[in-house]
Amino acid sequence: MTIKEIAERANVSLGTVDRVIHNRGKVANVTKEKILKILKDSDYKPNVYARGLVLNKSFNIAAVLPRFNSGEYWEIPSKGIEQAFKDLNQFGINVNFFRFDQNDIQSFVSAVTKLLDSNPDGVILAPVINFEAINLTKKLKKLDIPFSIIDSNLVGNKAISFIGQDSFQSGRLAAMLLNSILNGCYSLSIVSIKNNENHNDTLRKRIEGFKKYFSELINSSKFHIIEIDVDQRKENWKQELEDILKEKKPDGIYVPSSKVHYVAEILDKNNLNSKLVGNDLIANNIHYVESGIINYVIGQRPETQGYLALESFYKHLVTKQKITKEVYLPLDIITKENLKYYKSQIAF
Amino acid sequence: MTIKEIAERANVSLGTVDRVIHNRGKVANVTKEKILKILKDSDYKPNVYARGLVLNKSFNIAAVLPRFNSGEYWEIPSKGIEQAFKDLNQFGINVNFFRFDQNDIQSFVSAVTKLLDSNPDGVILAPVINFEAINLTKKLKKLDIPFSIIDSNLVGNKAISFIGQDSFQSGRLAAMLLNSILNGCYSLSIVSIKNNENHNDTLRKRIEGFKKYFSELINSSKFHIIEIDVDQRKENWKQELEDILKEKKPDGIYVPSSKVHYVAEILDKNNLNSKLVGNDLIANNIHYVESGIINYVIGQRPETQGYLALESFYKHLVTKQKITKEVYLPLDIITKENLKYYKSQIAF
DNA sequence: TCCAATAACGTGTACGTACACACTTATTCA
DNA sequence: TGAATAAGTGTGTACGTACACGTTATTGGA
Repeated sequence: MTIKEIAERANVSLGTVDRVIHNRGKVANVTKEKILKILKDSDYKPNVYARGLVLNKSFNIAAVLPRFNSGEYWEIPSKGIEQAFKDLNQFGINVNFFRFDQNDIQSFVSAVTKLLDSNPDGVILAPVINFEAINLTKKLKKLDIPFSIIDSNLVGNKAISFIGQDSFQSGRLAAMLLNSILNGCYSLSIVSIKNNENHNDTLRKRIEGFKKYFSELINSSKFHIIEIDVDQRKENWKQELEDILKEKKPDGIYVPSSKVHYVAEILDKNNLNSKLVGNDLIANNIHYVESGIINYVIGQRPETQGYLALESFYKHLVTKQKITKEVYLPLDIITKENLKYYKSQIAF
Repeated sequence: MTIKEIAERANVSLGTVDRVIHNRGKVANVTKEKILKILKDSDYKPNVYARGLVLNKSFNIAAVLPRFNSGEYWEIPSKGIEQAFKDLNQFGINVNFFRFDQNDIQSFVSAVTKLLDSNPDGVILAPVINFEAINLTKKLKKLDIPFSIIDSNLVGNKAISFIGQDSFQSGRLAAMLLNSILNGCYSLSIVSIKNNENHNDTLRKRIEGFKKYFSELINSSKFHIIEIDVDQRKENWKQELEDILKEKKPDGIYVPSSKVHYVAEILDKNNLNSKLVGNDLIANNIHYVESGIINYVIGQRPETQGYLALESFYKHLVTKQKITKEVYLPLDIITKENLKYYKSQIAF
């Protein structure tokens, strides 16, 4: 059913139908009602091709993500965005990346300046620097530029969509998995490897969830959890961590980040057999999952997160569909026996 | 860069460029080379909208899937196909379902007859009735109708794509998970609940994988695995199963299908505390995962399988992209603590 | 030498939509 | 009463592509 056919049925011209569809006024009420009825009855849906052809707009989406070295976590959401770009650029979606250093507020600020200068039609934001990210969302709101948030959420944001994970639950899940393989051993460590003073939001929530789980167990009093904080800016942080682990020999270790491979390396080297659970299937972790030194890795489909973030702009700007406001991706449990088919997945 | 611009650069008409692009001949070699060079240099890509508009084809895809009652496994791949249909019908993709009874070869044959009468442009096939499915693929091959296979693969098929899971590995994974929570208990049962005499392909491979895992363990000799086969066509199959489980009281139970909830029901009712692992997050299983009676469920994203199957025809017929020949979806481990975000997922 | 056949190339139209513009008729106000 | 304005409606063009068809130039055969 085309506009032309609608027009014929209603005995009016294309233009009149067009005005009704786009609510451009200048149509007699009787005619309007008649056309609306036909539109409804015939279940008219605009032809996407014709529509796309005549509109022929293209949209520039800016993505503000942390800079990364090859193999690091943030490479994966980037890949997802690029995959979505490949799929969607034929429909007029473009992407520009604005990278910043996770541990340098100033670099974020300057990325934001460049971003705003580029006058984008939409922004994908990873709010790892919480306070400045909130500032950016306020500016975008004023400029009426829609934005989408990935990874971790900002409270009270006005984003068109959030795509990420439930970090608290991720911690709980890690605790459950560790507990399931402890076999009645009770000394646990949480190892946080960081590049600055503070726990970021994600880290904090994961640790909270982890502790909460154990505090709720019937035999919770038996568990002894110590937190080990490591600062990567120190010259000899690796050695220090190694010394601590060799001394404490915890039965179970939780690393609430993708940096779990550093701990795996130490366990491997020193033949320590602590059970080990961490996050994210980055390249450096894969090997240790395969060999079983990392018992479980919890993934949150970072590639899919990136993909969906860009796709949400396609839906919002191009097809004008309603989009899901909040998408929490599943927390995937990855272990030796199901690793293979996670490795090869791109964004679904 | 449009055809028009290409034509201007080459000092020829649109028609000539068109003939070169579509290799329709009737172009002087010199001209052809010149245009090809410009095409390459300018990285010309046809405008999808204009292309779609003028072609304006629509394709009917037939989906041959088992009939199901609400809440049963095959409802989920169906949902995935329907979701994809919603997304893709605007691009000219239509779907017709042809259902059959899993346990009635004749119903499959008659579904196939109807299917062939409908003269589809593509077929999605769930080969649960192996032999007849192979027959169908041969017919389709002769008729030059492309087909895509979901769920479990057929050897030597000529499908444009297979989208499914690795059933053997699924069994291994189940074994690993069960072993991880057994705490030094060694009596195991595999419970197969069926509607006909034979194990189907999926069931058989899962059981194989399960046994293989335990046979490879260092302390494999300690494990005692018995297989319990239940025929749902018997009046009192539930009671019989209950009696067996009450008598044997296995430490761990593996149900290599979505029917694990029947076993969960029995364990719950009789306060048996066997560890329990099964497949698929169907509605009936969710409750028992939540309550912890089912310890782990292994999922293989059936909704995504359906979605991708239809999408593969969109890519193949409409956009003419190359499609991935074999997609093995990840084996998701689902348990109480990560259940929530799997429940709400639709196809990604 | 002329005509037919063929190679090479150009033109026109359709696809369905959006939007600018033109046109007709009715209404208002000086 | 005439002109200006507004309301309602129709027309034309553009978007980029595919494809049918028309046109011109060139060749070979009688």
